[in-house]
Amino acid sequence: MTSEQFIASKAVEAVKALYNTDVPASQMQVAVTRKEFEGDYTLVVFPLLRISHAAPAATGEAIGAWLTASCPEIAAYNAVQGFLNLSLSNLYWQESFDSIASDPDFGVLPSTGRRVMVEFSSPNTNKPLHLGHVRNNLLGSSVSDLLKAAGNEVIKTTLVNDRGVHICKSMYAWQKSFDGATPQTSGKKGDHLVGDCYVEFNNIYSAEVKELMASGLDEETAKKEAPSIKAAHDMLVKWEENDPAVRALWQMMNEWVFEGFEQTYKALGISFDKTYYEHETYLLGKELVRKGLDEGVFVKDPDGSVWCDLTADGLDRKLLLRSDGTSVYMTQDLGTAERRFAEYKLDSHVYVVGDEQNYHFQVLKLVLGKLGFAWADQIFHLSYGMVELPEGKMKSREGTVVDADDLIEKMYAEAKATSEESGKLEGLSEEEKDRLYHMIGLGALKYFILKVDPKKKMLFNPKESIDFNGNTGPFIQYTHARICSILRKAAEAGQGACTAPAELSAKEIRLVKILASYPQKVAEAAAAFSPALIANFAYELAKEFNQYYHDTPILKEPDAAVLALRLRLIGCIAAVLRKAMGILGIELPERM
RNA sequence: GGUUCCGUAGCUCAGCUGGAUAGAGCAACAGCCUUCUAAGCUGUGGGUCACGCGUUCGAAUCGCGUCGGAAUCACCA
Repeated sequence: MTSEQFIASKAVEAVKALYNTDVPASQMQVAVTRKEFEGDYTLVVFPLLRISHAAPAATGEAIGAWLTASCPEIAAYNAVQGFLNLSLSNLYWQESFDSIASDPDFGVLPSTGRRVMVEFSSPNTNKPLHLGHVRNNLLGSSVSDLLKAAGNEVIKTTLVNDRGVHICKSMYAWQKSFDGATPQTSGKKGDHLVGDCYVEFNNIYSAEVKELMASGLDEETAKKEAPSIKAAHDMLVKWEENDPAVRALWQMMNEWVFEGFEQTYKALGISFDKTYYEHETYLLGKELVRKGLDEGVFVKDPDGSVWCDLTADGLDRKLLLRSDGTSVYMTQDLGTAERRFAEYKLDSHVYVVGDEQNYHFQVLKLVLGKLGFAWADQIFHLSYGMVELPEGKMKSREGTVVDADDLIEKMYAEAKATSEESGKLEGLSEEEKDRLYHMIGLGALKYFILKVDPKKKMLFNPKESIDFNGNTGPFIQYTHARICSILRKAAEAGQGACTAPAELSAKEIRLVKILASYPQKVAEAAAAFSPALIANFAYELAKEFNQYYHDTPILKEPDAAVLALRLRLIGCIAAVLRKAMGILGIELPERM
């Protein structure tokens, strides 16, 4: 039970005793008291006036008096207008702190018994990952950990788009102008090499289109008749016919990309429990469409195409099978959803996909519902906003794409420079330093991206590097390193063994209050699929600690019992910071 | 045009299941390192919460409308 819930339950008792009326605890409004008022929590009494039939202040006064008289945990009260400010007893906070400190699983919520699949990343194999993918990956990975902390069993998955015209384009360009280059011979990461092929294809293609237009063709025809695009389409047909040469080339180039992606994932600390490949799943869903036709929820047009009419739901008609019987994106998604729910006995499925596909997922849910799947409303589209540059969207054609590998490298270099400047790392081996720079650089990047509400679009300015001061990952990492430093020194000096009781100060109670709110924060963040709430929590805790640190000496405290209490408290803060930041995929160093 | 989302300090963002005088960081300015790590702490300035109307004891938060921005509405994925 949280402190808010505790107060609410006591308020219910007070109202029952004073006014002989039952009010559900859920209707009690309890909030953390604003810092300019005395008290820990505030009960808003306005909603109770119709029960008390008295003025706001008088009602607050009456409830406050009852609570302090009847509950030993509630030590004092003051009523300001309709706000009843309550102070919990020192003993209450002491016990609260003890239970946090003694629970190694603090912040891990009891099991919900639910199994959730989270799909994220899902890249195309024709270009390297960029900043937009980084947001997707970090969100997906973090939400997975968040749902785990909230008591769910989580299966992380990704669907690699390894087939289609786009890959054929890269294949064609490679054959034509890359002279047999491989990642080994070119010294390029595989995904970058294939990305170069894709760019090269577009160069070839647009040159051809230009030429054809110069010879008198209109643009539309030129775009269709360009030899390179015809060759790419040809390759796709051959791929579908299982042509050995095309398949071999396709496999080789995909392998290059996978190896490249693997490196980037590793650098980001991303992993999956199950990887799907589109070449294995793109035919799924046709059976479902047939079933829908039989049941009359879909319709077939005279030309043979199959549609789902969603006009009654305020949407359009949606194509499910082309007139030639081939499937579209939606068909595949219907099929993979059905298969996953069946194979893994899922209770729900989260898709981490950009908000440009809101419509797609709206349709997916509706269609699955029409097909009669009870789990259709257990599908959640975690829709996140695009990452934009000051000039607007990233455009590969204009070369404004922020490459993931470059960015990671840059953050590492930045962390290294800052660390070397501060010169606090004496005694660490080169290997340890290297690990630390990576930890800090990545911490800055991950926090920068995860602290903003997923559904909002976010701005990234490549000219201003990601900050290491203020509300940042390194700030929290630094706070942790500070605490560790104190704990190290205490251990060396043999301090902190005293087990005599000691009282928490007002500032320490503030810290305990924040610590105690953590499980509730995890629950809220999981319900909202928002790691940003966890980031805000960690920042608030770190900031509060730093203030405490500045005006409260710990190792110099003469009273051994108080000193021991303080060490326990800061150890607890460090542990909770590790848990919270762990959900964001950010490691905290012991030194920096 | 339909649908959905967004608009809070110069900039980047919190706060949004209605509660007290709207908060942080960055940037600017002024302080604090012989004392547990200054990637820190303290202070100053900075706001018509896009605008209007409504709902009510109370609105940045809810509803309607207007303005501005984004996404989407393919026999693409």
